[in-house]
Amino acid sequence: MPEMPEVETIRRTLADKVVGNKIANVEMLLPRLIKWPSAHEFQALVTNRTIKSLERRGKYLLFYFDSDLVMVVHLRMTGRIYYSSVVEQDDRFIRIIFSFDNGAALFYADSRTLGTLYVMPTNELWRINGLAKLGPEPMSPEFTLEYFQQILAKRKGKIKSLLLNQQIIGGLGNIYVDESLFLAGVRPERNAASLAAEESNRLYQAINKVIEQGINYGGTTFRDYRDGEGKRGENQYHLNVYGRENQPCKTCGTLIAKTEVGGRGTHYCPHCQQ
DNA sequence: CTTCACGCCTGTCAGC
DNA sequence: TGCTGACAGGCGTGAA
Repeated sequence: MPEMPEVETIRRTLADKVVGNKIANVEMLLPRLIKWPSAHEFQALVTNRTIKSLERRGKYLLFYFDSDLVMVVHLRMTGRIYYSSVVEQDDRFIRIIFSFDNGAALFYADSRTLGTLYVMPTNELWRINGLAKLGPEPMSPEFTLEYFQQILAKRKGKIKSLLLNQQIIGGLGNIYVDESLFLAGVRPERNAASLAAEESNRLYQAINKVIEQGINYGGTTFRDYRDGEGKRGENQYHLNVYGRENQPCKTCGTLIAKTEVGGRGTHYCPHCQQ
């Protein structure tokens, strides 16, 4: 579900609400979402912890607690996490409830139940493979044009699949990849190494641009995504190709096409993208 | 090491 | 109205 702009929006809207709060009780309605340690140990470790800060890496949310503990949450496809001062929620997908000692609560909800949660000492984050091997994020100092072009030159696979690889770039997902390729004028099924320098340069700029725009609009809400206060994003009103199958391209009027690339639904303009 | 197909889960929606 | 199949913001695994 959420990509980097959505997770960053959740972080920003949630941080002020939860930092400083103490978790008095954890209600585990679906214990199998806990991937480390056991659900029982998770509950014991999290109970009575105070949230010191809320950080993000790629699509991971990191709740730093006292006692040098950190809780990591990955929302996968349909996970949501939100704060409310109202304990009773009209939400049949709530799976875990973190109740604070001030009467408010943090709700983890997830219809497809693919999300994952962990808690561990801060020096054991290496246990989460996907987090430990995460590549540089868009808009970060580590994500340079030189890095991007060197990676592309070495790769045989399709450019879309490369962009979705979190070990290469941390944070892109299906929506923002399709949007980036549109802005760059590059077909998703092109081989990464086939991109000319001008094309990879445009793609690099496009990635940073779509991610920044996604954050500025508070994320993209197609179905499940909500921010840390349960509100929808606005970026769905500003997309060029994703979800616009058979609608005219905003640049040239050609109908947007939908195909499958690397097992993912893929949207592009047959005229603007070559 | 890279690349790719598939499984994980469940809800929703289009088509019959 | 009711059923069936396709599809969905992601990623880990195992095979080639």
